[in-house]
Amino acid sequence: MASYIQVAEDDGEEPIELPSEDDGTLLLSTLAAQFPGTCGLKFRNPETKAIRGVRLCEGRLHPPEDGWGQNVYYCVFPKENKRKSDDHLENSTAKTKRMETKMKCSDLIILGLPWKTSEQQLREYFESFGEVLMAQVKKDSKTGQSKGFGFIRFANHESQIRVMAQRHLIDGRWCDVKVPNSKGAPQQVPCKVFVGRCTEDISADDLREYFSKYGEVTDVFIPKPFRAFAFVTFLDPDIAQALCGEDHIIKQTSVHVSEASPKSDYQQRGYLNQQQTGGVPPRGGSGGVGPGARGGPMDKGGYGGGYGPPAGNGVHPFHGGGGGGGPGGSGNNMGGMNGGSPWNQGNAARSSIDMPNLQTLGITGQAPPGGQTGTGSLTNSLALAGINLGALPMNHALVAAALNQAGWGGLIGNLQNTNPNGAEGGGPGGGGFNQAGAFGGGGQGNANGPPPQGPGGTPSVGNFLNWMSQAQVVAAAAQGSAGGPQPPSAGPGNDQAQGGPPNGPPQPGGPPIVWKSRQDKQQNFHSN
DNA sequence: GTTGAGCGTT
Repeated sequence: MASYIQVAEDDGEEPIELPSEDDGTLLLSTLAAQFPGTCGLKFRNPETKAIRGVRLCEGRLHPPEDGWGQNVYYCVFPKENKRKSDDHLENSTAKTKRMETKMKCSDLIILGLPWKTSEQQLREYFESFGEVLMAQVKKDSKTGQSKGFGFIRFANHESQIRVMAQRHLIDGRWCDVKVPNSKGAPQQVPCKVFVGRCTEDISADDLREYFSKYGEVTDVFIPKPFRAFAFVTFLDPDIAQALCGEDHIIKQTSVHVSEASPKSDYQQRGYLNQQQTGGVPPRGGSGGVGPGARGGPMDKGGYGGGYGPPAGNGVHPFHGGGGGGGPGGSGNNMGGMNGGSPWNQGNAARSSIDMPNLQTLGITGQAPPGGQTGTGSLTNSLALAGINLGALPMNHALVAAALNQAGWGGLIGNLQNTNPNGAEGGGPGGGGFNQAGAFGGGGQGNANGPPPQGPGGTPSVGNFLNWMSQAQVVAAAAQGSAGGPQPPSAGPGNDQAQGGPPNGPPQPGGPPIVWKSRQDKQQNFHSN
């Protein structure tokens, strides 16, 4: 029951009707087949008269809440460094960084080609993503038989990034596209940024619209209830990185963009010495927090079900084993799977990785001004507990992560004699902070029990930790929709974060299939 | 004529 969506290249152009998939989404490849170079869709919202962007996630364009309707959608094309001139607060080093964004194309290897696919077919397939400079299918010199892989080179970097960010159904087989000899991790740099100092009137759409001018935004997440921050995920990690450290004005509010991962922290600690090039990014072991590890709703967490090689064994400092958590965690120990999965761009179960610097939340290690009493600030609460954040030689986010993961929440809760229930958990399952590297292991504290409320209505530390944890949990839950190439099958835990219908097998029709192996997968897609 | 992890005759 594919419906058709009206898409025009631009205002005034005649629309073309494009078929949607069974799940209601429109494949970017379908769109790009008619409008080469397109990177997204937008439409005019009849109610607000504003232009709205269409959600793009893993190569699928998702309909607006009330369906595609009769709207005419317009193509969005990559902006070639076209910048609007409203960035007064731009920081020049960041700008320089962005200018340095590497735009070089390299040859890409395509693995898993059907034996029958010709160079011409290969070229035609990839031309929908942009100009193809070279397409080769490697063949046996004697028989002329394809070896099942080939190479391709694009003229522009946007195309290359987009192509590497997803898998490709070519002639009935799912193929991987990678940089040759790159061990297969398509992305080495986080695509997600933390946006602090948000106000409540800044919507996800606002963020998406605003940041789309820098590059394709694949996901926006605003924790609910309101937490004064958001996460924005870009298709291009370079864009994300380049924006970090900048202030931006959105709806007359100055927001601050910073890294969603404390990568720089462990870099500075010299943990990255042996980082391989092109390898699996040294992400923390996605330990305690998040639906995967908590056994939470898998339909929110992306790849909680685990796909790809397990990496977290607790030995490698960057693959800190998934802790699974203590009493609060009840994890299924899938953290390591997520952490090491090649599909983990969305980072279904990242925990402290996403911790913002507390400063961006307006929480500093210094005493609050004005001599207010009973404000319930973190600082006050910690001071009550005899802990001074500012005195610790650490990044505040790390402190919070440590508190959270090492079970200090319980400790502080006890020190404060506040409700211990809300702070329990975490401890026994943790240990990753020290042992497995900066962010491995660790359980989700505060998972059980009512939110601890300090005496006299003063929010307690436990409450704060709970607050932070919840933010992380919901954040982690939402990250499943971000980026990340999608395995072709829709096993358990593979659904989209926005709560849409489960992705069936990528080809229409057929019952869900439990894949036993890659071979089985591919055989199921053989068209003949 | 078969195959399905890998890495490019020139």
